[in-house]
Amino acid sequence: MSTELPPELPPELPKAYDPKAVEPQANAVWTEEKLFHAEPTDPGEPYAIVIPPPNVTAALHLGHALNNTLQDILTRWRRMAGDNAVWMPGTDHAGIATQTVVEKRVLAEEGKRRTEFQRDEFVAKIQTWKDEYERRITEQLKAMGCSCDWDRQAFTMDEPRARAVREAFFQLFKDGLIYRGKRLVNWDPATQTALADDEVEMEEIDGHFYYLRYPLEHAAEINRDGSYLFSYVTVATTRPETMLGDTAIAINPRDPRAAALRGKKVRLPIVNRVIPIIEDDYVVLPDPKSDDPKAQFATGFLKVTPAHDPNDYEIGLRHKLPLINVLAPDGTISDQYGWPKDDVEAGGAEEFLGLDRFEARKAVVEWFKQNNLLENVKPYRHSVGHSYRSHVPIEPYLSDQWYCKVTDDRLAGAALRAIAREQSDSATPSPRRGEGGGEGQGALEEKRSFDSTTRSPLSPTLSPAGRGSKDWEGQLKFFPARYAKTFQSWHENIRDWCISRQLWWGHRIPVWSGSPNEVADTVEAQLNRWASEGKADYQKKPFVHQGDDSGWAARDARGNLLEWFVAVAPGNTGVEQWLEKNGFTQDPDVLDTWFSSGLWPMSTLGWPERTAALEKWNPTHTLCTAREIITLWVGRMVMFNLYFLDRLPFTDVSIHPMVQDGEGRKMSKSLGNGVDPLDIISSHGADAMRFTLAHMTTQTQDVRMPVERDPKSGKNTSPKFDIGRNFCNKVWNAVRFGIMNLSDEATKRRSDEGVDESKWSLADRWIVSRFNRTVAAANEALSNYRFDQYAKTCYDFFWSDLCDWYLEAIKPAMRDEKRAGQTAHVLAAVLDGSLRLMHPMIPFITETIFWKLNEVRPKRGLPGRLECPPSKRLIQAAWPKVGEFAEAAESIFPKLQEVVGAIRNLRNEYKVDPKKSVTVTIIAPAEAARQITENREAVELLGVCVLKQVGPDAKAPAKASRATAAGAEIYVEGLVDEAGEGARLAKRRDEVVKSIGAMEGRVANAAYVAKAPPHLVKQTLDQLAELKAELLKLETALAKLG
RNA sequence: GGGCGGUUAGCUCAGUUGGCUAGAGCAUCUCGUUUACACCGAGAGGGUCAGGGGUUCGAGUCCCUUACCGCCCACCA
Repeated sequence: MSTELPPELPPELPKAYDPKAVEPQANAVWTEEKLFHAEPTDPGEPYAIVIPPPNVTAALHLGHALNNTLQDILTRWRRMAGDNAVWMPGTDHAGIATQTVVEKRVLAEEGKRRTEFQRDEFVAKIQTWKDEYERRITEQLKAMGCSCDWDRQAFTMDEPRARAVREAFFQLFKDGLIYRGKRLVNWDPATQTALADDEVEMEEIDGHFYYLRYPLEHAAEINRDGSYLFSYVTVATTRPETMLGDTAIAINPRDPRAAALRGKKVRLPIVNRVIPIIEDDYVVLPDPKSDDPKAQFATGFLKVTPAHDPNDYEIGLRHKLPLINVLAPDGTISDQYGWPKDDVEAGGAEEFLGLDRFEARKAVVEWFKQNNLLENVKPYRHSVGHSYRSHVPIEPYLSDQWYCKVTDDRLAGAALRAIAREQSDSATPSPRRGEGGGEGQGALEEKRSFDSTTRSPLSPTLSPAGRGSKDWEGQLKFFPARYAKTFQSWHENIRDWCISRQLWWGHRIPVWSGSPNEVADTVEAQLNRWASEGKADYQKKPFVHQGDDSGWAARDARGNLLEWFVAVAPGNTGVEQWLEKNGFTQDPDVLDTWFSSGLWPMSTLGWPERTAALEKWNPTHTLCTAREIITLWVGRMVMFNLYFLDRLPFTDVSIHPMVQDGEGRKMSKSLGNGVDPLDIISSHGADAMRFTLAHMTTQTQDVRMPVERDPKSGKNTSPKFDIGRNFCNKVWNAVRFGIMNLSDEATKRRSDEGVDESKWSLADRWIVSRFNRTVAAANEALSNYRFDQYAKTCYDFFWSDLCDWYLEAIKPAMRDEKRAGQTAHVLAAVLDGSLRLMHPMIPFITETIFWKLNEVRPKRGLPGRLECPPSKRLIQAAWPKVGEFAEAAESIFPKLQEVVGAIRNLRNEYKVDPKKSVTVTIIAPAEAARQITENREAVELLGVCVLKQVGPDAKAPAKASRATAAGAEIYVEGLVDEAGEGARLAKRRDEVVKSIGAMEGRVANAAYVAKAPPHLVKQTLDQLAELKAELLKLETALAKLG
């Protein structure tokens, strides 16, 4: 295991950070030493994340980069914190999507359609595509530094996952939760597959309302006196071509014409079918003045086409209407799928056969026109479901499909019970097992913040959700909490899930069907034997529609009620062979992609085997994903995991924003606004990309990333990544500075002594305390999945506190051998701690310079304040603990910063050469004066000045410009522009007067004094006094200027 | 139609239970290449917190309402 480092960094670090020189090296070490790998037997509390498996349709985009950055941050954080952390990687076969891209490519490159190949042959082509993209995706994740346990990489269609799918299907089948249904499905005629409701996208299109006249079989009276006779009814439709399948006309029973038409029939044009007029509340009454566009357009008569419209289907169920399907699966008019031949021929509808649905629409309208039955055509804009894959309009199509009865209480009901109660507006992060108490990292600050809010404290004793019994109830939490509602309402309104897809790429449905005849008894006896052995299970009434319409639905033209469906448990190839020998054939369809991904938190850990990994890491801890698949994916994982294992798949769901371009559009290939993570890694570095992505991961639902084309490379990029690159460069150079000062050579110049806090400067105490605050804030941010706050708190600490102030302040001390020893202790520890703190976010640069720090100064750490337990690799190093704070230093140092700020401000206003020192006099109360004097070196250095006089009795010099800061008067001598000084003082005076006015108003308000918290009132009064004092001095100064 | 986000500086975004003069990065302007860093340093300017109303001593923050942008669900007569 003691592999040595690949090429070391040069002794002298280059001035600019070059990610290309660092990233491959760190990655090589992590891989070589297997530092991403975890075993269930490893020490630490279990912490697992399963990757949302990217589709193998294409390489990863920026959204993936964001998603995986966050997961890696969590994984590395928990790993450093001592958890037994594992991140399970893998990819998804993405049935429809992948098959579609390969079909398109094959058509483009070979000019062949899928149907021109054998199934095996075509699946092999898809497999090749999958291999290519799985490889590329894996490379991308590795380039990003994702610390996935690559030994556990999975694919939704590989052997272990296939076994899980077979097992899950079989169990559900056996438990009566899978059934064959004849239903109207969302049919995509282009790809010829059924789509889930979620896969249908609504698009607004400009269509027409066609008003068609259907002659009555016998003219009807409308008035009692018989003065007016109906000879026809007019229906309004957007889909005239489906009239060939009409089986009724519906009218609202409240319609005044209903009575006259009761029991009447119409003769359907073209086909001459005689169909009844029925009454149904669903029909909208016509009303030209209504706000409802439907009422405006309606005629009061609705053509009912149960086989081609979901609502008509429902009406058909209510009125037991026949179903006549007039379309073929490719969307052409056909008499082969349920339209009786004699019916076609009766009216001479043959001429429409073979027409595409859109051609048929024109032809039907033309026919009505020719026969004077077209009453009107009006333009109508409405939304139409389109396939999310092929983008053609969806056809509601009657077909045989497999369904999973997710409406069962054991599935959707259980998922609903899993949602945390208080998810209405806030959530408490799940405790990590074993965390908490005084030992836990960040305990101090976390307790504080939790105590001061309405949140319940992290409870170290609460058992992990979902181990046995029903302790998973109410344990599923969403971040941000509002997404719990999305999850909830979906499950409340859930419909049974159509799990079969007419595809070749996917898990073939493990059901064999056949129609045993003379040997039925023998077959049944055999099947019953297998059923009792748990090897197979069967259903005998497959065509029976679920529900009270069974009698009606069973009246299928083919009436093949004896078909048997046999589900075979995994690993029983003998049974499968026997079935095939006896005339059974396997279902040609495959399972919906989400069926296998729904098992992901189980299947990646070895289920259905009760592996050690499964028992250790399932439930996993956090699922990190985008909101678009809360229902499609998260919901199904929850249902499956609860059903099969009686525990949650995860306790926390962290939903991150979607990345859009600068105009708020989705990034997509067709728009050309996508950004390739590898391009950013190449131009800015992986750490820079990760930092930027984490930094922009706020709680909103979308984040915008202005996209530009880099003129040099011609690739898309975004200026937003500069922030990450600049920050990495800053980190690099700060450590470079540190290393220069901590090297052997530097060490020789100073006394070798142990850490002695009593010798620390104010800046030392301040920066250590600030570091500890930062650790606490980072813990808080990460615990709440506030990646933006984590990034920002690190950024502010490192850049502002550490670089801008501390590193500048200690420069004199580092040159003074008496003091350099203590300062070096502090500097080394703070740098070390910072690297630990930021490693999850920017792993490459921190890991690499950590090695350098180890080389230059192996022993680091400030006992009790900032511990740095040694580690060869940063990825394995201990996460910082929150040490003690130094309240005094934290209150004094900012005052010095204010004083320095005031001096700098004056210097800048008078355009003093930055190198030139100025002379400063400060009039301040005794205590403040003492603090300034004690730290005069820092003030002088940072303000580039010499402090001439500091004290309550210091004399304001003549010809000096003046400012106030932290209650002190500051005079910079030699800045003589009197007119400018007068203007400046006047400006300040105006500000002060304005503030005084505001505060006096507040104080004069009796209600304010009575009702506002006392400390605020006191604060206002103090400030008022201060401002008044300042005003007095300002006026004196102005008077002097004349 | 139902639900949910968003609207804060030129741009991208923070702003935690209402409480100091509303912040950051980028961009702009001024000064500066001081031995960690010009992927830098010091400083400046820039906001009626979308509009209107309400609650409150006090509203960017809470409530109502309007407008616009976006997402999800439902709906193809």
